[in-house]
Amino acid sequence: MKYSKQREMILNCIKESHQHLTADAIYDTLKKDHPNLSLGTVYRNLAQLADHGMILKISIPGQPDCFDKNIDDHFHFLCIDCGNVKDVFVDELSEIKSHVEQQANVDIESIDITFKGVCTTCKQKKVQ
Amino acid sequence: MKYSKQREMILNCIKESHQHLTADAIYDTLKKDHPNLSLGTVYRNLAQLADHGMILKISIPGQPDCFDKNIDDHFHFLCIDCGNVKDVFVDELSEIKSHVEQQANVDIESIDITFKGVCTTCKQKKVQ
DNA sequence: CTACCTGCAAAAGGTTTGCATAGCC
DNA sequence: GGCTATGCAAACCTTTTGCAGGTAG
Repeated sequence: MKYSKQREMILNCIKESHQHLTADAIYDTLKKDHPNLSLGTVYRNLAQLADHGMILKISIPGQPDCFDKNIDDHFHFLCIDCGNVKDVFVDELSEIKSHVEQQANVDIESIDITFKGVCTTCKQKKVQ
Repeated sequence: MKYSKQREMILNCIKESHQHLTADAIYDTLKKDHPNLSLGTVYRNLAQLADHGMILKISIPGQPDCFDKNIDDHFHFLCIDCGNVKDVFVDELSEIKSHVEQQANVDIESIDITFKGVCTTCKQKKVQ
């Protein structure tokens, strides 16, 4: 991967954020200081960074893809009320993986899990 | 839900198939005998049928949504070589659910899991 | 009769791509 | 110098929507 200023900017943007950013959010953020940046470039670089394992691409049904600086095995919880996304960890992961591999006779390379429901904050609002 | 011929056709199409069908596949199939059918109608009815729990909407990242007659809790394995999708079952589901609910202090209403890897057939091809 | 449904076509939204130019090594 | 990356805009693909007319109950 040849160096490019744009890719560096994009990677930094993700690393500095405490959220999961969409391509569009990254574009909007960087566009302020770099008006020539193009959305196509953002997409191309995000794909490359994800391919090289430097960031994680997160696909949640019904939402635009977003990107995560945390590349460890983890999954996401989407609140169906407020739309917030929270990281979650699944202890049983290796068991699940080997069970499914045996059951279906396949080799698993990756697992995506999306939980949907009501988050802490929205739970409290409903009680009130 | 008011009866409609189109909705009946669409539901039958899914029930008679042994695959996961996309809106477009259903449209193409039915279009042969019903040239006036419109793709918008297919989408509207699929959404309704899924809302009423009569079919299951399956979202696999990078693929168009497809629909499943099997509405039981089950998940999907996508072969990254041939693109085939296989149903899989996860025994540890209730454990995972309660662990994550405690860990993140949320109420989980649904879980989507997509496994990606290499299927039986493609595994064999690689050995040869 | 009225509410819901349809077909058609246009629009929306996110993402990819072709092309000519610019930049890294 | 050559190969890769960029900006721009157009294209793409899936899905949704507005509208005027049709159909079930």
